Amino acid sequence: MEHRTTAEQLRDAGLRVTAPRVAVLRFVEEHPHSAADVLAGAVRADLGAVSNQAIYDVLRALTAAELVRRFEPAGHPARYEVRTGDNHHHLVCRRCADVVDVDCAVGDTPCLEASNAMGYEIDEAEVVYWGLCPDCQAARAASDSTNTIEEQLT
Amino acid sequence: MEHRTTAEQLRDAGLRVTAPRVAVLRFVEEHPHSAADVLAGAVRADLGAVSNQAIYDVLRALTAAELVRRFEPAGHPARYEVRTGDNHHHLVCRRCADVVDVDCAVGDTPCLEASNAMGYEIDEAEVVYWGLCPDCQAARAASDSTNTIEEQLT
DNA sequence: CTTTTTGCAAATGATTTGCATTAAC
DNA sequence: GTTAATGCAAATCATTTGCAAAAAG
Repeated sequence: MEHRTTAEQLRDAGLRVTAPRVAVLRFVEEHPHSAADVLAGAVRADLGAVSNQAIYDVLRALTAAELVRRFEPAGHPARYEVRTGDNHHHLVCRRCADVVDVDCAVGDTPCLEASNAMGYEIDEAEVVYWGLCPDCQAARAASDSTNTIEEQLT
Repeated sequence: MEHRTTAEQLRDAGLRVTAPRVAVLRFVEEHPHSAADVLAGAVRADLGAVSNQAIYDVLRALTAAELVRRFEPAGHPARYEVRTGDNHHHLVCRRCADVVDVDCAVGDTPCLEASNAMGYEIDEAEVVYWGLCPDCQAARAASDSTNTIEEQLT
């Protein structure tokens, strides 16, 4: 029983099986790091009219049931991915906000323990690497070399 | 020349010295992890009427000048702290959103290198530990033990 | 048929924008 | 005297809320 159907996953989590929920969960599985508006578009393409509020509702239910994980890169709308056991981290492009997964830099016990917990009871460590994706590096290089003085005055 | 005055810091960063800027920068130095509304209140207590927009403007200028660092815990308003060279990380309370600094778990080169950069050019690693602060652990324990059935029905 | 989900509309809340006024250099 | 900073009002944008209608168990 490796592969459960989407409907089974929902039922096992104690959630009712509805078309929007199935569609959202499937799409998140296939397209990790999707934002709510992208999901809304994709679900509508599949099912016809579905309200934004339904999407937000579904995402909240799936997140609460720990079927998906919500990830909110500062300054950008929230992204969603299926919850995996591993604690992978995220690489976010400053220019295009594209997100990719990375494994943690250090050995087996990644950044899960804060050196000094200050009396806090820690349940999650979240690591975000900020940078430029390959495409945006190329775009920057291109604009650097083609920029004329007038263009730079903007 | 260890301690520059606040006005000098601003001037050295190429910023004009204005009362709101001085007041914001001073307050952030003394109260790290302050949010914009708290800063607005504090600055008004010092200077009288200052608009929210002025506060946001000041914070944007200070952030752009790298005098302060903006930090946005998912689901909460942005916090500000003076930019220090060290790469310390943050511990955020899930209940009260209180933030404290922590040093990184691992040795000298903390989580600064992603194991697999995926072609990204990384300029910053941000680590957030989520948990419960001591006060909120106590509050939870208290409510656990005092809750009657009726209270739990809410 | 009972409870949960969805739709719809309106609200929220942090932050940004445009333009006139004021203050710093 | 320029240029940059502030005040003010209105806009934005992702997300949430409250209540009626529809669908899942």
